[in-house]
Amino acid sequence: MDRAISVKLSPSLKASCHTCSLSNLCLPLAVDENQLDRLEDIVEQGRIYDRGDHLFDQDAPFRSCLAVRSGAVKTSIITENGSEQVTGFFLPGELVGLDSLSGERYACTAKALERTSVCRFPIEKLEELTSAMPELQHHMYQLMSKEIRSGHQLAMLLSKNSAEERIAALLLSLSSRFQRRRMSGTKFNLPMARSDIANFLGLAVETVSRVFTRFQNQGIIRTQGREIELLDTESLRGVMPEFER
Amino acid sequence: MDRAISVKLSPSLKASCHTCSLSNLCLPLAVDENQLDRLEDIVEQGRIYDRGDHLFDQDAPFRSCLAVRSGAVKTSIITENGSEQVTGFFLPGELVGLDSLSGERYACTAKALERTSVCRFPIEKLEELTSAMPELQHHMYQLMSKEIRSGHQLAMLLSKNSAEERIAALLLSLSSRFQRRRMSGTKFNLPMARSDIANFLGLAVETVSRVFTRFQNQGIIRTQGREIELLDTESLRGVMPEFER
DNA sequence: GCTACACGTTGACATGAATCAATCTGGGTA
DNA sequence: TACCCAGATTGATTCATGTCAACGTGTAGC
Repeated sequence: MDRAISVKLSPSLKASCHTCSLSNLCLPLAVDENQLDRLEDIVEQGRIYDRGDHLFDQDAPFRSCLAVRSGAVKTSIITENGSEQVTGFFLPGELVGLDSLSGERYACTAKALERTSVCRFPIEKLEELTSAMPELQHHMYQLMSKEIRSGHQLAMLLSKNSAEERIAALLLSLSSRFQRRRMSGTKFNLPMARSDIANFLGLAVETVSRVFTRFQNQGIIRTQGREIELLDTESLRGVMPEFER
Repeated sequence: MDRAISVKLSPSLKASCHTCSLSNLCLPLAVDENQLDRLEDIVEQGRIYDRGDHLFDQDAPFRSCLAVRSGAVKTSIITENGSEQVTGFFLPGELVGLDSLSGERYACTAKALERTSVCRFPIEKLEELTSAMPELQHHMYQLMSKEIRSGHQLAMLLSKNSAEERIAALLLSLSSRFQRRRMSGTKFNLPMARSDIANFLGLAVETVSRVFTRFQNQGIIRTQGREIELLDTESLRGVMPEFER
């Protein structure tokens, strides 16, 4: 059924944070080596999702936060009138579901953008654990406040910056997040469709497309479909000086 | 029980969450009556700020979260190039500074919009306490995830809604927050300037002004300066069906 | 009571991005 | 291989909102 990934899966259902290559990005980052077992004890590991699969659905009972292990995830909220708002993209090592921590139900829908595997942290157990481990609690606060701030950053982007600036900011954000995982920060595959980018950045698809070709003509980037190469990150940064995550 | 830091505080230095009229909105909400003392023990109470005073400054060492006791606060971030982005308005019972919980320094500047008093929760003590009191930790998670979601809500507003819709949403949000404090939800004073509204909603001041007069001409609201009366909340809701906080 | 200045309103005009419409492209599949 | 269809690109036009400019208005300080 599964191939390479199932090797990590099959031995036992228990996750192995100890050996996970993402442990320096994910929750284990905050946990002492010798306490890592306790985190492993609560993690439910490893379902694989195909592109388009829902990891969880808005308004479904909230059970757990997810850490992306491989692949990519987008979250979005759907309003009554059916319009969608993409609220975030999540890459390996990042935690999905923090916005739902307040209620009984998921505040958004999480969808796999490509073949994706995740670790699940059931919320009651996670809360218990953070109570018992102050460093982990601290880290949760950190992650959440970072999420709040990146929301502010996004709001700023949306309210003050042009289409070009928004897109430059997104590309640079993705770039640095790839780099963090020791992958190329200048050449990578966009995990999301143009329409997702457009939706996330509050633009029309056509505008995204036009900006991409404009950047390409200026020699700042090179794109073919979802492949993208940042040829001149300095110019990109010049377009949009700040964006962090 | 005495706090060395406080200079011009009210007669008793100790806050009295027990008797505070906002206890059902603020942190005490999550705390058992008989455990309330522990929360009171860590609160530093009661400096008064005048309009325009800074409660804390972006990049200053992060010390504490604030609960607004009376008055109103706006938070904003200033970018290198000097442009401001208002990130939130806070009314009595609401907690300011959650976005700074991740770092050494405040992520934004908090400014009193009118004469304002606050309670301060020093962060180390607060973290200790939330470790010891699971319900309080839970409540902190709730507050933070709510903040994340209201950021998403704002992003949606900014990227999908017209000037009229944004303003309607803000007015309704303020209305419901006044109501929560058992004040009129239809007639109140806007604590912030038009320019703050404009900045927050990603609009030009002129646009805000125009929308206000348009609403007024349609008989939906009545304004004079910062006084505002919502004459037809149904129409307002019709303009913008959803916004929560 | 007067002045001054920040704040708010109104109008005329410019423009960036949305919208509408047509066409292209590539990957999946029959 | 040929077809199909979602996704992506490109072009023409429209429109909401920004920008610039002028003018009210209220209030704090003298």
